[in-house]
Amino acid sequence: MCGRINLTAAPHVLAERFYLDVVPDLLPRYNIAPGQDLAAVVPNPGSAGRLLRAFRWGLVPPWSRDPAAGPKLINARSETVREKRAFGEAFARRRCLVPVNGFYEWQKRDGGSQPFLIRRRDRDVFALAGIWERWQYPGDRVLETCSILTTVANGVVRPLHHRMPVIIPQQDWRQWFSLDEAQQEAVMALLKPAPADLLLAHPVTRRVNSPAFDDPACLEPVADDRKGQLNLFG
DNA sequence: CCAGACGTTGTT
DNA sequence: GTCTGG
DNA sequence: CCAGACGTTGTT
DNA sequence: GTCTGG
Repeated sequence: MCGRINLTAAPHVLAERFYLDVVPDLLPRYNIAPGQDLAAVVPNPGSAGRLLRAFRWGLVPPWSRDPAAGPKLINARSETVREKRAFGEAFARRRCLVPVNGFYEWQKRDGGSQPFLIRRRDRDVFALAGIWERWQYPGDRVLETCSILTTVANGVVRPLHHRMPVIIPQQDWRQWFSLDEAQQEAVMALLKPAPADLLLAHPVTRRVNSPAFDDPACLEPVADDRKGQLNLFG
């Protein structure tokens, strides 16, 4: 699955890579947890470019009575997202890309969960497939939330976990944003595991387990007490 | 028809 | 809001 | 996802 | 054990 991400790319890099109409004002984040705001790229209806927006991670369907209640919909299975009532409308009309420099997966071990950072071999920023929703408070205020799509793990993630986030390569971003009914088959075809040779995984400090810990040490490889049982270093 | 759910993950 | 179950 | 709380009353 | 908060 995908329950923790980071985004460290400089604002001007994000603006250039994602064709943003405005250079965002963003601080690097090393440990973004569900319930917090993440940055998401959406088409800008007013131009050919795109916008970066803040969505709370954990989708709240528009018919939910209380956005604080209920399970946290932080992921949506790509295999079924189209047919689920909580996700169908968002998938049909409100897709986004979640820019990340990496995501974390946990391996269950005796004595606790060991976190691993998974990122591109070249450490460049990349994009996860997301959907978002809008929940109207009794007054004027609106809560905007999102969920990250998952698929089966590829060879890099499989030793850690059997699910991973869907990654949309840059050449497919336009297709991902296409809401045209005739394009839906092509959109569904994007929901597959990334090629294993795109990514590398390494263990990181268990301090990452706490969402309160959000600094560059989150990214640093640490010695693995079970190194040799895993072949994650390519 | 109305009532009630609406989700993923991991584990059993 | 929309679908499923009764 | 993991970490941390998990409760009421009355008083300051 | 289960829920909430981050």
